Amino acid sequence: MIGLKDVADRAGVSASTVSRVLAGKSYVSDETRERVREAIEYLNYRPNTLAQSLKSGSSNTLALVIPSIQNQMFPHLARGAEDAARKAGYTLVLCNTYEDKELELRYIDTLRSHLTAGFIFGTMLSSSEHIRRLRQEGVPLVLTSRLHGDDMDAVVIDNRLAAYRATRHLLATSRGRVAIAPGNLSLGIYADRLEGYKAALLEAGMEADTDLILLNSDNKEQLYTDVRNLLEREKDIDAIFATNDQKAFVVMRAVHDLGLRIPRDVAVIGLDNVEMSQWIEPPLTTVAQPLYDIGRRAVEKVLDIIKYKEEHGRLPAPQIEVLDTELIIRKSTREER
Amino acid sequence: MIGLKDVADRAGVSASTVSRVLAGKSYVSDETRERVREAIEYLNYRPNTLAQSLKSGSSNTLALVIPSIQNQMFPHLARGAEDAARKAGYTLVLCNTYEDKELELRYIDTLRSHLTAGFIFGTMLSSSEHIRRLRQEGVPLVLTSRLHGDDMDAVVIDNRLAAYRATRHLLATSRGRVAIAPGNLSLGIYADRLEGYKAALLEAGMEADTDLILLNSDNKEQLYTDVRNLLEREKDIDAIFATNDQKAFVVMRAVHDLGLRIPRDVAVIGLDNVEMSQWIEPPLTTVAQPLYDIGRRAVEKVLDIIKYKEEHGRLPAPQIEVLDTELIIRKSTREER
DNA sequence: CTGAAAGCGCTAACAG
DNA sequence: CTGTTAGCGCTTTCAG
Repeated sequence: MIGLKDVADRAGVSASTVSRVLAGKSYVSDETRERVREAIEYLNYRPNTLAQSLKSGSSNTLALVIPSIQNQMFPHLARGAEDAARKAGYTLVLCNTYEDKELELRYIDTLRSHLTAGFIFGTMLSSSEHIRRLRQEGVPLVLTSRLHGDDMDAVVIDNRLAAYRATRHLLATSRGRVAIAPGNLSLGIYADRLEGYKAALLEAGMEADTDLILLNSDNKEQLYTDVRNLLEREKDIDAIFATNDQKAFVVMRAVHDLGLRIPRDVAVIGLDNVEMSQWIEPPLTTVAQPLYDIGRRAVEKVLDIIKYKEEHGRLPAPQIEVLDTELIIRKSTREER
Repeated sequence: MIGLKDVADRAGVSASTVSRVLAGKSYVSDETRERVREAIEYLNYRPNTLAQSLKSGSSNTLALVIPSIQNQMFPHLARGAEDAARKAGYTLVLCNTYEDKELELRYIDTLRSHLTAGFIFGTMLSSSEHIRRLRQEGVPLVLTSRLHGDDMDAVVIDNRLAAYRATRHLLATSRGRVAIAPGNLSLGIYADRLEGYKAALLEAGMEADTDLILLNSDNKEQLYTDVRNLLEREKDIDAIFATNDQKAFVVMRAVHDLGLRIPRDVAVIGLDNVEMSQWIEPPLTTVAQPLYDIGRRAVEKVLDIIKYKEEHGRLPAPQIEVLDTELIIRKSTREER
């Protein structure tokens, strides 16, 4: 590896001087600067950011920790985050945790000791103690998919409201009963979505029927058979709310395989508005999350936090930012009456 | 940050001793070891891997550089890579380049100077000069989606053969002509796939008709209108080969919107076998890539290369590993006669 | 304006 | 078995 010293030798100056022209902050005579520039050019020298970080105690790397790139929610979020990071001269790396706490811890450990400047957590894990501790230790971080109390920074949507909107649309366009595939309730956001569903039902003068709540909807195969069983058992169900688009795809497959038509026999609605939703048949009605913006804002937020910390020596008071959602009506639900 | 020195002080030993118990290689008396352990525990000390890397000139981080997590090909590949990395005690980070050479370069630069132990490139960029240079500079790396000469390690599929298989299946189940949406031909793998298509046609005594080759199929909206135009213009087309599953989804949408039935009026086949393929309606016939294995093998390969380099001081001779593909017949194509 | 020197946190001879 | 010392590549006073 070619280092500062090599450049210094070639330019006939000291290492400090090279460092100075690199930093561009202190004064260096134009002539010296030029000679150093040439040497850098000639040797194709690249500063070792590792050493820089070790010295400065900070870096230009941000980490986006997500459950899995398999979850189609994240491409857009990541894109927003990357764009914002790049704009600020930061590099963003992605880490998949598969909602495994051990893995999440391991990534945090590794990245932290690599002096990652900040973290964005897209994971939904219910236990957040380690994250809270991380924050207490002064590490800049922002949450995007979980929320446990208001003592941490976050950029989120109102999951309850989003689910309420989805359910209300279903209620307004159905005659029969409305079922729900809520997903793993131990993940806070799905519990919130179930709440929103119940609230909409209540408002319409109905009560949530436990039989219509498909737990275990995290496993796709399981969800598939559950939907089939449900629909065969309860003939008066004519709408299903899948608490995320990917579950909706599975639900649609099950409905279809039963010989039922979407939306005529059974309407299906999702939540997220992932890219695929518009390409499947029929195109999926869903409640859109502003995924790109969530990613973008989350990064802007950590960057603000980092800056604040540099100036004040401590993290700023936590703030939660709630972005809005929007019902996107496509063809998997009936027309509003 | 709490460091080696703090632990040493608390345990009443020198920093080297602490380092030694951490490394676990040299001899340390049981009693001292115990005291150090306690101090580490008490202070919740974590070694600074940055400093370790700076000192040792290596790290336990691997980078998987991909075009975009939006490309549904990568979740499985990444999973395979992560599993293999974890098993070996390495941490894997992901980087999205969006097939932008500048971005790719930037990631390489950043990660390299963070002493990333090895790279896996899932990007398909046609220009590989910078990658070649990287290899020449002694950086362990493996390619998975592009191939430019046999002077670099790679784990790939035979794209030509895969496309040949897809086309042959279409030919065996169609009466009319077979079109293709090849994607960006400047990306080598798509050029190969087009070749395979032509080879199958030739074998069947036909010649590739330029009119049936949908260039510009990289932009989804463009592809959508191109398919519609093509189908309206050429009434005798009854099968389309999309050179990857995601394009197939768009093709299916276009076919459907034209009021045509799949596969009765137009059969559609993809290539990759991404997870969604089985959930859409109708389930997509496709040629499967062993994505998980590609990821797994690629990591095992860099790890081998890293080991070889440690022992011999230089990279081993490059080797290309070709994994097999398999035709998965589902419902988007007709039954073989 | 520029060089010398110290040190970020850790490892690895080299003594003892 | 354990401490001392030097140094990885860079930045930053402090002199000059």
